Amino acid sequence: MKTDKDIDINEYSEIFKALAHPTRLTIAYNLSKKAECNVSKMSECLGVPQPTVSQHLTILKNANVITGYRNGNQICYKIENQKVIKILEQMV
Amino acid sequence: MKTDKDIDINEYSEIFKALAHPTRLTIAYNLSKKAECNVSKMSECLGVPQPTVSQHLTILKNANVITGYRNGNQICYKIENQKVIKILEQMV
DNA sequence: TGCTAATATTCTAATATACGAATATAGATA
DNA sequence: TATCTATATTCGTATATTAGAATATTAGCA
Repeated sequence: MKTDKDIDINEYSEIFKALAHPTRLTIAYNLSKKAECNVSKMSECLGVPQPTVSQHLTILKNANVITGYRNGNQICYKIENQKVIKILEQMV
Repeated sequence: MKTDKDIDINEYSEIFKALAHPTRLTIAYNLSKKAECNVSKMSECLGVPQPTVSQHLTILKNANVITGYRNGNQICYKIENQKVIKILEQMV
């Protein structure tokens, strides 16, 4: 679905869907404010089991909200998508 | 759930959930760009049945994304929530 | 009052999401 | 290679979402 200004509504609705869960929004918000972060640190900080965090990360990845890269034996996640960064910057 | 800066994560995740459906995002985006709009005009413009539009409007209302007021025998919806307006302004 | 147009609600079935528990995999390093 | 740590996947169940169809409600007006 497209609007007048040729905005990709489906792309944005996918982003919003990914951000619509409190745990995922917290992960994304923190990644936008702080440095990148690995999975076990997130699990510890959030008090959420590692498999659950991993499931949420998969959803965020599939919506192109976050990207991950391996660093030694862990995987660091960060936000590169400028659309997502702009959205999260509005949060006050 | 709260973050460092005392942002209300639950409030925002509710907003994002409301915006996570293509039809609802289109409605909200159009209301943010154009003037307010009544239900049957939305139904016509979107090509979506009136009851379905009304259901989506209820979800947007409950998430405090839109507000409605009666004007004669129709109901006009608009966006007043500044947080929502700021989010939608980021869409390019 | 009775009719009409606009909007909202209810119901149902199909589909999607969430989460905990258990298990699997991948890569680093001894 | 064997093992350890970090991360991902699968499974089952409970719950939520979606959309269409039918119906109900509301307010304006003849």
